[in-house]
Amino acid sequence: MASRSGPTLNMIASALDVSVATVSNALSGKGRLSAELTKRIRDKADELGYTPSQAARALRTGRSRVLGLVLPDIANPLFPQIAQAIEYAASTAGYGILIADSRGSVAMQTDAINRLIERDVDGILIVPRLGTRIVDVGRPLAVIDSPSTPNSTVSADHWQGGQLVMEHLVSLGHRHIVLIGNNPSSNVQNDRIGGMRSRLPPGGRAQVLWIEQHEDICGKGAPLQLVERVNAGATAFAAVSDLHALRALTELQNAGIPVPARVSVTGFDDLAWSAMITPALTSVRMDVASIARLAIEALLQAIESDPPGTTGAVTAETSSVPMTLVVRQTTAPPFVPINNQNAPEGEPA
Amino acid sequence: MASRSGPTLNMIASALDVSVATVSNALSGKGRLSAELTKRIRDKADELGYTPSQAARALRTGRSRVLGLVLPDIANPLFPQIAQAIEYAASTAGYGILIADSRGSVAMQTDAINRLIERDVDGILIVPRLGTRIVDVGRPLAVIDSPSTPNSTVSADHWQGGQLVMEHLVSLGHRHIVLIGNNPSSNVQNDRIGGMRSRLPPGGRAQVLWIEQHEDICGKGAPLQLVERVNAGATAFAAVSDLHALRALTELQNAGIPVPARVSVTGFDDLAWSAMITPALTSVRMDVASIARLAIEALLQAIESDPPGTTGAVTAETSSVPMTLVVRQTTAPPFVPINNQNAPEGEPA
DNA sequence: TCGACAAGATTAATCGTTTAATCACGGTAA
DNA sequence: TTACCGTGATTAAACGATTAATCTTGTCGA
Repeated sequence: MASRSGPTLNMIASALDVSVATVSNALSGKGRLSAELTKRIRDKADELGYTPSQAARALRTGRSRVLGLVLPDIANPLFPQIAQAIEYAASTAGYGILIADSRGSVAMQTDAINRLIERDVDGILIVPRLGTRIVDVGRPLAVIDSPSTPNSTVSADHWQGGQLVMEHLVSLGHRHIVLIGNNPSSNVQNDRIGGMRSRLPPGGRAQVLWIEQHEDICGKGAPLQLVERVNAGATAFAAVSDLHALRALTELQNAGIPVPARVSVTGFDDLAWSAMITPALTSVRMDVASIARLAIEALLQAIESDPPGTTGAVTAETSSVPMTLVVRQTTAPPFVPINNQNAPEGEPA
Repeated sequence: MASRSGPTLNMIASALDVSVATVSNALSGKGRLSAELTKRIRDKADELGYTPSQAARALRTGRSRVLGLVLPDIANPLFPQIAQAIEYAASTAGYGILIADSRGSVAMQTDAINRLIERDVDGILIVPRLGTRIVDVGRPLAVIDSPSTPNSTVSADHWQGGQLVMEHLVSLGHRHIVLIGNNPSSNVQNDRIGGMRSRLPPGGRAQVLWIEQHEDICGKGAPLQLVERVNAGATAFAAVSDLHALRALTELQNAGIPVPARVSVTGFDDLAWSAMITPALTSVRMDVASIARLAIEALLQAIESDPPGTTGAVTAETSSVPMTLVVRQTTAPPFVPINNQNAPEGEPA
């Protein structure tokens, strides 16, 4: 029933004895109005603390000024950063962010999108789940994943980030490096690993350890057997995420292998705790704020360009944002034993 | 201009040659309708893929069926879990969740709330920032913090969680424990520490290490000097968050102190990576799903009980949800040297 | 046979904004 | 004097759903 949030255009109009249309025009700056009356109306609106009814506006204009944000799954520790950056960029542009969680399942991702559509969002931002093909949602859509994802709108330049890591390790003198990934079907992870590989100098060795494969064999949460890698000559572990870097770091520390004195470790994403651990983790940070801004800009452009039937993924001009290396304490030159030849490959008798 | 999201009541009505009111009644189950016609209308609606316009409904009924979620700041690693649980509980009840980030500042928390109100949310869920006094927002409000926060609606029973930790450590044989907190003005942290202390047996020792105070003196990110605590006889470190537990764990490991062989470490919140590190972290988990459900229930009750002017914080019957201890690998009986008296207090010459 | 009543459907008002179309009016040119 | 024009404001029609009030029929009892 009664649920007036506050003053309406009508109230302002009758208080000033003008018509609602006039008030509407005065506040929106459209139509032809005398400066004097415009000012009187604006003052009155401020005085009464007028805020337009989004519902009425949405009904009339057909735009809700709300965007939907679909996140892959909550396990993603980047969620907070992304959500925050997007909310900020959106609210600056006068848009709200409605969240929808896909609970990690691809089927639910579709449900999540439908829920958003039923709520009349003007557009959707999505960080897709591994290997998902995005369906046409009948609304402008911005995809944040990796540059090699088809239809990606904007993302960090994961490949270049990988190069940064490898260049850093190589310049320290590392030549035998283990790359730690989780799932080879992730575009992001593949880009990062590809970037790292691309900067491996001739004669360098880089093997990939895919955690999910390892766990399929050895069981969930099983040790990664990094010590054996160290014994085989690896001097650095470069993970595609701080999460995995942390797993590696603690496993090494627990085995009594000093980091970075004996081996180096690097991560990706510069998560909240990365600087807090001992030793502080060397990582690669993505410019979430820029990414969010670009994604929102591209989306809003698609939305605000007249034909409201616009559908499908949109594209930003700058579609990939450089990452930056954050060097901290887990990286150092490789350990060199007194005897230069430290069991590099074959077992010394 | 033109922006029909899809079929409207009107279209269904004219397709079936009945009035819109009839269609509305048929779909909502109100009014007096023949079963036959109701079915025909429902079928037609399904056939056309009708979804009601939220904007129109909101305008007419005065309820947007959207709730606002205000989170303290993004650094909170619990954000994902909370957001997910809340979104799930809300969407089950037919509500959407609009997020607002306060970027860690108290002033912005107010801004965030205002943005939500301007978007006509029906109610607000808030996880308040340290020591914030919640202003009256003119809308039903559910506060999720700690039971000792005034006006709290529902939360985990942090005190009881603390008791769980201490009981566990004590049963293992620990008597000299360092409690690690961040900021003494946090209700949550105080509850957890209070709970731990309350289960300390006679003769036991528990000192609190407040990280923020420590950093004010020694600088941000400075080592916590835990080794000295160990030398002074401490056999366990109980942190109020997995974040701090991780910090302690890596610092100890880095110093060559084996966990749990030499000292035990516990955390709180059971964050995503807690089970993945080596050794896996013993922690206390809160039942986020129940908390979210209770908070939403309380909020919806306030919203749906007729007087839409209802304002201020609401209260759930069950206002505190028990936590559960997750014992993993960082806790074990205290280290006992051959000589039973291991430099407990005084220095042996 | 008439009135009352219930069931089943319709009418019309309303929510608050936007916006195209219209109107009133004073000034200017013919 | 009259036609015309521009300025500044108003009118009124949407947008789509909800809902109280009303209308139409058919049935049943008196």
